[in-house]
Amino acid sequence: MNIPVRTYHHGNLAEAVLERAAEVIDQEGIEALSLRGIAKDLGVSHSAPNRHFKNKAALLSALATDGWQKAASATLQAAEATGNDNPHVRLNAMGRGYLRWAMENRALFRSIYHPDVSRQASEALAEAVEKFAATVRAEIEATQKDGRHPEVSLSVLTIFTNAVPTGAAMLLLDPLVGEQMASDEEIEALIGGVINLVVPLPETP
Amino acid sequence: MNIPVRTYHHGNLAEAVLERAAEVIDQEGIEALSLRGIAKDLGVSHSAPNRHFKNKAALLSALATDGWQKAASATLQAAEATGNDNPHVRLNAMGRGYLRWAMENRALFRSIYHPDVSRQASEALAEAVEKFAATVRAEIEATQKDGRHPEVSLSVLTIFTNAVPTGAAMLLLDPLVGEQMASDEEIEALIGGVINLVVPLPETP
DNA sequence: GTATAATGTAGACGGTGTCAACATACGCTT
DNA sequence: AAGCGTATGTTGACACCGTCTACATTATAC
Repeated sequence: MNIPVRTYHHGNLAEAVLERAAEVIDQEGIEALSLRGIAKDLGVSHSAPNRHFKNKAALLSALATDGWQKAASATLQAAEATGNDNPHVRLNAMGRGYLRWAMENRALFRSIYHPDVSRQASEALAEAVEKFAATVRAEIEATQKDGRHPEVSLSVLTIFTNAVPTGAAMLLLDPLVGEQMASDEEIEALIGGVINLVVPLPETP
Repeated sequence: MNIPVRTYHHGNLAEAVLERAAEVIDQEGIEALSLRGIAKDLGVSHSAPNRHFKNKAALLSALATDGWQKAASATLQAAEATGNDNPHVRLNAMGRGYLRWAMENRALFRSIYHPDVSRQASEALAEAVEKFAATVRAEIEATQKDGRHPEVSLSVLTIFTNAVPTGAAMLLLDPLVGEQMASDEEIEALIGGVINLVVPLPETP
């Protein structure tokens, strides 16, 4: 058995830092995030994290990149899971999947929309955002071709469609603004109801 | 003439701090906000702001309270400006008004949804949020009674309706996610198009 | 006018981000 | 297998920050 209790090299510090950062954000908020604190929690010296993240903004940026990738993956997977190729059905599932993901990964959701992250805008981050956006955009276009709101421009439809899950996640995650959290079933019903208003499901005969 | 170049007492430090804080957030982001920095900018000693804001969180909270009040005012005013008492017309105007306000007051919009603000939740803040929420809620209820989406629960309709301007503001203000900013007219058209999808205007015969 | 509160100042403390200099371990070439 | 360059981690230092305490100045109430 290999028990690496203490070695000079941590072995996987970069990932450990990201993971711990997400925990801290979830539990104590993004303001409480500190490189030194993470280092202490992981039992490494105070500036060890700097070897992997040039500065704090880079850490946030990496977290956001990770978040966008996982959001894209969760969203796409939700579409595939329908086993359906009707764009309305797929986009509806994507909305639910994204919103569900946001609620289950608060720290990552927060970091992808943290105002100081966009300022940093690394190459990898921009790529992750674009990949997510392209996936959703394609499906939105397909629904419009399938008869959804043909009277508006695609950019209006895109903003509208993206705004709903994003805004709903903001509201639901904000303890001040959001309704008091109910049971999982009620939340799921709420999500379903809201998404159905943006992307109505076709009649199933 | 009264030229108060330098007096021991600033005279209106609390407001000056709030104002400068909003500027800093707009220009350098919320992470760059520092009480000492503001003090320096205003030419007072480093801990003068602490007389008016117990700590940094309290400053953020005050900023958010201010933001909610102004948002409520802008939203309500947009409804009144229609000179109409049809709830659809009023709610539609409120959505536009709120969204326009958010885009013209980025710092305040950021602060009202800053994740660490909700954590602080002062009395005044909670009251400001509730006042805003009540105003919007009343109008949403009225639209539902007027025939808007009678098939869904009020809470679903409320989340949906609030999510759109909130999410749209997030997307439009995020340089990474949002479309490239166009002319004012195009933005106004975008806003109008999006809001019309949430709160359709009644046919005007 | 004077007591008292409100407001501003000066100094100190621990915490934080970040840099530079140094230490250790890994991996590749030979 | 040896050695060396490099990735990774450590230590120390510096400036900045939030916040507390003690003190100074001004405004306000009586």
